[in-house]
Amino acid sequence: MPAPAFQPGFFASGPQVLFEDAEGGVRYLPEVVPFALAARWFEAVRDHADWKAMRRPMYDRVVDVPRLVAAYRLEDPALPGPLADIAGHVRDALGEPFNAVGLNWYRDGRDSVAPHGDKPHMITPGHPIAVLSLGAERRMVVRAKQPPRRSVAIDLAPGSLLVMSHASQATHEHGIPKVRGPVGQRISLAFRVRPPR
DNA sequence: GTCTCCCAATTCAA
DNA sequence: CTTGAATTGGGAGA
Repeated sequence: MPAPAFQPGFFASGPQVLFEDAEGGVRYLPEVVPFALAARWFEAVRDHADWKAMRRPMYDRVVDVPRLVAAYRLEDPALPGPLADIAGHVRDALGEPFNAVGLNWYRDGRDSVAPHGDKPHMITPGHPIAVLSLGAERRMVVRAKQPPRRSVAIDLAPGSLLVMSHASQATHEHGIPKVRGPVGQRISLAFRVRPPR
């Protein structure tokens, strides 16, 4: 007999641990936000954030940074669109005192972010980073910086949270590789506890 | 001001 | 075919 389709956690898997460390490692939490709400948030954030297109020199040419970005301190009284509401949800979901958010808009499969770890000045020891995904699913790759450089891929569904420990930012890199073929638009919101300036 | 680190796209090798 | 290394240069942070 095949497993019954309604068995909880069989098809729609629950929280997933990509790897473990002393601070909780990297965890994927699907369906933290209901699908319909995530869809509304996607449109509102897309339409109201003040997106910036960056350019960067590369050899003898200047190239576009392959995504649009925006960033806010959560104490900003003029947070655009639903950002304050979203921040409240994420804070409540994890019980972390997030005070900053960085947004990335991946417009199609050519948009990406190179593997990287968050810089020490962006985060606070003991506090994780939480990446909320909205819009289309995109694959993230998390890779250890030290040999054997194990890498894990995770498809980030809308409404999910990827929670990465502070320690993991020193030991691992994460990135969104380019993909060929049609891909929908995705917006990520990376919540952090940043040190005061 | 000075130093260090990072990240873009393309090319090339395995 | 796929994956990874190497490459240059400007900007951000310490």
